[in-house]
Parts: sequence; structure tokens; C-alpha cells
Amino acid sequence: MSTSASAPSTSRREQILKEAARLFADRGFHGVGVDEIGAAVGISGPGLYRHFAGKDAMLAELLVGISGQLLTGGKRRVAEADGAPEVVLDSLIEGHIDFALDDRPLITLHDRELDRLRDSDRKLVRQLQRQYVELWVAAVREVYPELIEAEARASVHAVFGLLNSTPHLGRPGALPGRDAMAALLHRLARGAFTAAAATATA
Amino acid sequence: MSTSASAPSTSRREQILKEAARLFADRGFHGVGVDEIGAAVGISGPGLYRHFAGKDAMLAELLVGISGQLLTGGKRRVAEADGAPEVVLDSLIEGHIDFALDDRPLITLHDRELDRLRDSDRKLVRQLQRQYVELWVAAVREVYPELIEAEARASVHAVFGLLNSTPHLGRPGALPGRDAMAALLHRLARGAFTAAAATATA
DNA sequence: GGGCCGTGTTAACGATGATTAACGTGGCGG
DNA sequence: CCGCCACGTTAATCATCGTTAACACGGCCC
Repeated sequence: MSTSASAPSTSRREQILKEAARLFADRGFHGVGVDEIGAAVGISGPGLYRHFAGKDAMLAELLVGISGQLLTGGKRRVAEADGAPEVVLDSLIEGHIDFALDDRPLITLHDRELDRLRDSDRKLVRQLQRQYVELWVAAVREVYPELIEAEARASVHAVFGLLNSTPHLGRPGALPGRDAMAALLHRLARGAFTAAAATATA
Repeated sequence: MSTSASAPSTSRREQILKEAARLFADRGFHGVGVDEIGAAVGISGPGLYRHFAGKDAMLAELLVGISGQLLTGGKRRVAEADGAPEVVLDSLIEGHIDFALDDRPLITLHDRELDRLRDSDRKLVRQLQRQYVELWVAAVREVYPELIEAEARASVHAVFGLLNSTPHLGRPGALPGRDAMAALLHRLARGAFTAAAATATA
């Protein structure tokens, strides 16, 4: 994982990635120039090419990183909560919410800029995303066996949309605080699944 | 207004807007060239400038149109179902689902490319969106009075994310058909609200 | 203490892309 | 018929942007 050691040069790369993520999320991949990204980390323009092969490479690393993190975290949670279906699902939901609330720009990029990738990268990201979805589908179907595959899959996608909606919220204080927001999102997600199963295919 | 009469030349403009919406949704505003848009309607490149002041104007017209349609439809539904809170909410949900399922590109643009607008247009679109949200918040709070304002607002945003998730789905047949999908989304949305209210602020 | 490497800098270069200019053409009202 | 107007076309313009070149400099290993 990225927290491997106190690696020194890693700092700059990660700083760049962080700022690039924010900018990409705000204005879109094509809407951001390399000069802006450079400026955001205190160096100017082409200096970035000492750290990345190009703008595309930054986006690729971001998206692969996000998908990988989500999948890894999801697998870990499934393994840790072994045996208890409800616990597994709640843990997945909790993990996704944490990610959505703490890394807003990344979550935004994740389902917005996938198509700007080179074919090979896009294929990799899609594969990671698919595995993550399958993790959820399996967990959901354990808790709600009455859901057929297609319903479960569609519901999972929809709940992702629900959880990922956080970035689209007006800044100030007309909203619950972080913890209350997390709790609310959790309830919303669980309630959605429950309702999906309620009269499913009936 | 645009729906004034059986105006003939309207056809071209609307055809252009439709193709532009599809392209913008697929590859992002900055990712599409005017030549591509032109090619999509059989004319080439700068011919578009006979119909629109520029690329920005197309996006502006699309976004204003979408927000306006949503708001207008929402207001109409609220008025028609006058008096019965549950009916109002269900009607709003149904209307939004129809829109999300039938005009995928527009729904995508709606919450993705807002920041590419001129200040005045963006302000207008945001105002229309805000009114639409308020419509929902009011309807939700009528059905679930135990929800406080902030919770209701956040829940509405989240449910929008849920309903708008349709575009992000793999093309083929691993998913329910249109009507089944609409029913499923409706259940998911209602279930989410119900769960939000269940132990709200308790 | 000299050279190499990591990290930057600024000045081209080349492509792309939005917009405008200059120019056609077919239909239609007078 | 004539000319105007809606609608297009292609060629030129001008800015922007990603990327590369050429050059600088501080630290660290030997």
C-alpha cells in the first residue's frame, strides 16, 4: 500500500497527484492545463515531466490507484467480517462512505474520466471496478437472497451513485456534519437495498 | 419559446443539440470538437455557427433546457397531485426516473458540465436546480416530517445520485429492462427516504 | 572536489481547435 | 427575372496546450 515507508521522493509525486485529482475533478481532465497543475505544487509547467510521463499518466495512475484501493479495502473488509452477511455489507458500505467523504475528488474522477484513458489502462481500471462491484453484488445477495442477479447488480450501481453524490453538495453548513452525514448515507444505502428486496420480482 | 409552433428550422437546431448532448456526455465538453458535432449532423465544422453563437452557447442551451424541463415537470406534478403527500413524492420520483432513463446524455451533462458555463448562465442553471431541489425537499418533508431540513436536503441529493446512476451501466442485457428498471429505481428511492426518516436525529 | 543525478527553469515546437472571412447556392417573394 | 436570405463550404487566423530541448544548480558518493 502507499503507506509503505517514509519514502522521501514519494512525497512530490503524491503531492502532484493530489492536486491533479482536485483540479481534474473540478474542471475535467481536458479543462486543466499542465501549467495549472504545476502551479498548484509550486513548480511551473513542464517540471512535471520529471515525475510523470505526461498528463495521461497522471490520470491513469489516479484511476488505477482509486480502483485498486477500493477493491483492496473491500476484499479486506469481506475477509475480516467473515461469515456474517449483514456485517459484511455494512462494512462495505462504511468503507465506501469513508472514501466518498474523505476523498471527494477521487470519487468524482472515478466515474467521470474513465474514458480519457489509454485502452490498456482503461481495461485495467474497468476490471478492478468490475471486481469491486462483484464483491458488493455477492454481499448484497447474501443478505437479500430474494434479489436476482440483475436486480442486485443494478441496485449496487444505484447505491454507488447515492454514496458518490457527496461531492455535488454546496459547501457551507446547510448540511449535516461529517459523522452525521456518514450515518445518514449508511441508512439511505441500507434502506435502498431493503426496499429493492422487499417486493423484488414478486 | 422553443415550443412556440411547428417551426420548421427548429428541427436543425434540435438535431444539433441532441447530437451535441450525446457527444458531450460521452467525452466531456472539452473533449469534443465542433467538427465532430458538425459531422454528427451531416454538416461540417463551422457550419454550426449559422445556428449557434459558439460551442459554449450549445452547452448553455442544453443545461438551461434540462434544468427548466425538470423544474417545470416537477411543478406540474406537484400541482396535479395536489394534497396527497405520498402521491406528490411518488410522482416526482417517477418523473425524474423517466427523464433519467429516456434522456441519459442530458442527465449526465446536468451534473457534470455545469462549471463550463459563463457566469450568468451558470447562475441561472443553479437557480433552476435549486428550485427543483426545494420542490423535492418540501415533498419529502411532507411525507417524512421527522426529517430535519438538512437531512431532507442531503437525502434528496443522494437520491438524485441514485436515480442518475443509470447512465453508468454497461450496455447489454445483464440488467433489467426499462420498465423493471424504473420500478426498481422507484423502490430504491422510496426505501432510501424511508430509512432516512426511520431513526432520524433519534 | 569532481562528476553524476534529481529536479527545475525558460524557450521553442507542433498539433489541435474554436472562431472568422470569403465565397457559393438554391428557393422564394416582389 | 432579381435579389435577398437561409444555410453551407473551405481556407485562414489566433490562441492554447502538451511535449521536448537546452540549460542550470545543489547534494552526495567516491
